[in-house]
Amino acid sequence: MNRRLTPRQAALAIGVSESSVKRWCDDGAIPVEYTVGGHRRITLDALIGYVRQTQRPLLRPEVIGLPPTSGVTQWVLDRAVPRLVDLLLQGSADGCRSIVVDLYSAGKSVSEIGDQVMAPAFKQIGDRWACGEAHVYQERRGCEACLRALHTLRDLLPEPAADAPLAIGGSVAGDHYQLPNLMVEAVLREHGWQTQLLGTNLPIETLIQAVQDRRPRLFWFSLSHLENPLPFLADYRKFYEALPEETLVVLGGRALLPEIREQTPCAKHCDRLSDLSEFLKSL
Amino acid sequence: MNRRLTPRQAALAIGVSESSVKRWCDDGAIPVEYTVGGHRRITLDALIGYVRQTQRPLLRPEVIGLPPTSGVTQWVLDRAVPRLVDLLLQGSADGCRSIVVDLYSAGKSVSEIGDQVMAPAFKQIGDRWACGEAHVYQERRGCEACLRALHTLRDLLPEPAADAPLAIGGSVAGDHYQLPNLMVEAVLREHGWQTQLLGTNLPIETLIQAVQDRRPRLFWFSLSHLENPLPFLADYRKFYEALPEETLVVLGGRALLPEIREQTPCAKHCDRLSDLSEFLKSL
DNA sequence: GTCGACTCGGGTAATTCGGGTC
DNA sequence: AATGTCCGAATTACCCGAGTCG
Repeated sequence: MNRRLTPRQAALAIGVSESSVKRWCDDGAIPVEYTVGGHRRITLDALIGYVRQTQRPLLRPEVIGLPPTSGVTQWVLDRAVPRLVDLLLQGSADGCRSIVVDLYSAGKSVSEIGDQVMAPAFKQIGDRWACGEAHVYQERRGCEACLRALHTLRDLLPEPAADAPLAIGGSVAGDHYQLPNLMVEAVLREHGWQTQLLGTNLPIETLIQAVQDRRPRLFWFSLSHLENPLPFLADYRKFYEALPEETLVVLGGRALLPEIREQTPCAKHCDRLSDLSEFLKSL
Repeated sequence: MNRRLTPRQAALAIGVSESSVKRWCDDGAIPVEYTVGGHRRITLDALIGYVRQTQRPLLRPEVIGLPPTSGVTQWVLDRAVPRLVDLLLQGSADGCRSIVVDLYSAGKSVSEIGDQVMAPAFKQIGDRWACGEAHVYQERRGCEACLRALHTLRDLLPEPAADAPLAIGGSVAGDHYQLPNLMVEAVLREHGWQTQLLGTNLPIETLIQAVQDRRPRLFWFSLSHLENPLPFLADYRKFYEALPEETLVVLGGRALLPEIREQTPCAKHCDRLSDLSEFLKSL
């Protein structure tokens, strides 16, 4: 995808003159490509990267096909949470997406957005549900809104290099949670990896098949809900034995309890996205 | 094997206008041959060489894998299904998205894309799986790719008017299929409706709650998989009785068998997206 | 030979270029 | 030092009736 913007579009979006954008391109501050005739073309992710680096506000995101700003200019992660909770309970998918795009273009990392904004928001919604203050459908509708936001976020991340290592992963049988998988995928892409999301509720046999077919550098398991730990542990052992040498495995998710952790040898157990992020940096 | 591309095909592949490609051919920037009638034909080698020389990224590499005999639009329409099957089996989420975007910008409606391209593609993948020619993970990974394509497609649809009628819906308990839900949502938005996707695997009580809270003009049930018809029918009766007067209900999906259909009074039973589309037009 | 889809070429409107100046 | 504005020249995108392709 990765749309190509003219200097004028880029300038409009960040609220500066066209000349400034051209100068920044010429100075190398914004990565730029050229047409045969010598016209500059800026990829969306290059512009977002510049905005993040320079802490410049995206004044008019709509001119480059992004949702309008959420109205708050100074974002603090903590303050985003109650606002997100509100929007999710109201079912405002657009509002949710705006917050995510705002946070990312303001320089927050994907793992920060996941760990410090989305996860706490769903925790709060869960608490409200426990007190009878929120309905199930509100939580689910909120998940759908966040899924959409994460799809948009993914498009803002730089394209992985053609020779970047490949990561694949998903959730095992009985686990239908998509949100954590999309978050993991986004974190990996943020670190420059190529990714393929296999999906949720996958039988272990097909995961073994996938890992042997693709021989990825990394495989992730997102564990949000485990009906029965025992069959999973047996499955995991089978998987682990069938693993190609070059493949590292990471495990994470709410369902990764201490007793599971002890019996699942792997390269890294992650409690939060930031653990994954640190692990990726350490490679 | 050295295919000859039309200017239009080349333009699509590298993401510029057809005029530019023709100009560059005329300027000698791209080596070109001519048909007896004077039409330009660009060899694959020439295009690749040009791409290398100018450092220009190939926006849609999959476009140049096509036969020389027809134009892109025609080709996209005719050959979309086998091409999509290939891309999905390979796990090319970007390729899948390109096809969907091409189809939509070639004038195909959302329901046509769903009914005539995506559904047959998954049918074929299912058939291949039945013969042992495809793995489960390939089908699931393909679903994820299509989900992403549908999110992008949704962004291409015009924003609904502020006073547009509201539609909400989702899947009932035991049904985890997201793809049909996203398709239904896209069809509704194509017809100018506001939508809220509630999600999958939803208990009937929360659907009743949702429909009473929001009082939408329309409520959709996407039925892809029903573990037990009987509890569903009982649930549906409860739902139907609790319905606000102004709310129409539509039902659709693979699991909508004749015996289910008979016992589910509603405004419309849909076998395909086009049925939903027609129904929306008739309102 | 018919026909629909595509391409031709040329013209025009809109953008972008680079450089100089404020 | 950095930004915004202005300029003529060049580039690109879009449009159209006529002709070609499959």
